[in-house]
Amino acid sequence: MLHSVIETENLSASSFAMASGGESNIRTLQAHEALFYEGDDTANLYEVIEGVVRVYKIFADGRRQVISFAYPGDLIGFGQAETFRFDCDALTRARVRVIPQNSLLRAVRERPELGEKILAIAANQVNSMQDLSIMLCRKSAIERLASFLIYLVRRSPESMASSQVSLPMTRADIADYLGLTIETVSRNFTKLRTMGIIALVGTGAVQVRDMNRLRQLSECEDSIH
Amino acid sequence: MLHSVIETENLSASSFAMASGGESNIRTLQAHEALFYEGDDTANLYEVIEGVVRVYKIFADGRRQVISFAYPGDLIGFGQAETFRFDCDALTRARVRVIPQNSLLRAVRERPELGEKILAIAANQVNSMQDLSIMLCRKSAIERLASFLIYLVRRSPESMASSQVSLPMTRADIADYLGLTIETVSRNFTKLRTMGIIALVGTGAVQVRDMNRLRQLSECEDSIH
DNA sequence: CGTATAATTGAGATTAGTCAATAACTGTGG
DNA sequence: CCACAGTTATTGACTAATCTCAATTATACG
Repeated sequence: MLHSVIETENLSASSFAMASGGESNIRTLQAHEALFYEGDDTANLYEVIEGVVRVYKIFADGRRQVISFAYPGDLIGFGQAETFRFDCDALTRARVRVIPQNSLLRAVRERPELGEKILAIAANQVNSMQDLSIMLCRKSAIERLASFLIYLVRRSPESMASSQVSLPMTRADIADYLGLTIETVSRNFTKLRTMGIIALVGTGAVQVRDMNRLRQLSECEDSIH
Repeated sequence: MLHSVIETENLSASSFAMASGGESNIRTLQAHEALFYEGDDTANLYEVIEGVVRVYKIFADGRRQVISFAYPGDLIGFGQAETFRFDCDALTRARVRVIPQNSLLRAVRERPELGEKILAIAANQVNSMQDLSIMLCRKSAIERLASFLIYLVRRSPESMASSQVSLPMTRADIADYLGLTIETVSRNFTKLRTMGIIALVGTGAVQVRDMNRLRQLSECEDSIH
């Protein structure tokens, strides 16, 4: 849920890389280094191996929308047309697998059963986006922030045990992802802290002290059909 | 833009139906008749042939999210897992083509070049969803309503000429689609009317009197990269 | 025609945004 | 290792937008 890159998790996106005959290679990015810009040819797509990568779009009026934070296992650039529709750079030092588009197409051609995998990946991506828009549509600021934190915990392996999550992105990044302002993000971090649900560890990390209440806040539960 | 079903337009979704050996058949729905419910098996997907179909989801707390209004050419249920994640019913009398999932999978298997088409459809869908969430994130009530009306004009063939669009959905449907309340929708219809941009024709139709200004309102222009 | 439903309008409450000031971090050079 | 400068985050006071609740009007349908 809650983001627009593909969480490959059980889908094993890199099987495409495998299928394509090992043509893909690895690229290392320094923090803040760009991976691609809007308008660049979609010759490659990328799978994050390590680190956190930011995908965003800047509009003519200066508004910015952060589309996703891509964690290891996430695929970036899937389903783009001729050129990318957004910018992409690294938040931390990162390593990404570069997967040539044409090798992917060839892979599908040669191994039709991959078509189903593509269907599954597409499905996954579409579901993520639906969840994201439902969140943006229906949730209050604090509910959005709670959802975001839960998503981060789920994506950060190191945090599963310690209940501490690092925030490699700035408040502005979070705000532009959740459709809020930095002030509102900050105020609601404070509110969560005051409620005893989280503790702020410096400015770049959060410790979850009451996962249940955090989950309650985030939940926009499914219907009871 | 602006919605989450697939606009097949140039993608010719029904080529899947063709590819599957003409196994798909047509179903007719009366207004308000359900097509499927959340939790139903995703044995089939559907292509709208005629009429308007509503896709929505109801949450435990009573909040409702209208996910899309599907017009002729739109595909419903693409990219769902085992069971549907939402409800679906007809707003008007409608005809839909029933496309068995397994025939689609078989089609992909037999004609790998359809894999690319699926990629294109998925890309299209993902792009639509991204635009939708940007809209929900960044646009004001009147901008959302303007975008919605432009979308309706574009989708309703009969309206292209007359500049009059019918609204087969209620204000509540529009509100739950745009992430607003019915009062806000109503107030902003009035505002658009007062500004001379539209005229309300009864309660179920709108005449666009100044397309340029409507477009200006809706625009959340792309960046200048 | 009359009743039920849907839409509009109004007044007040709530939420998030804006602008401004302060505080906390980060990284650099002394 | 510390001080400083630049950036980022927090907090406060105020404003603007949307929501809520309530009343009224319009529409649809038996």
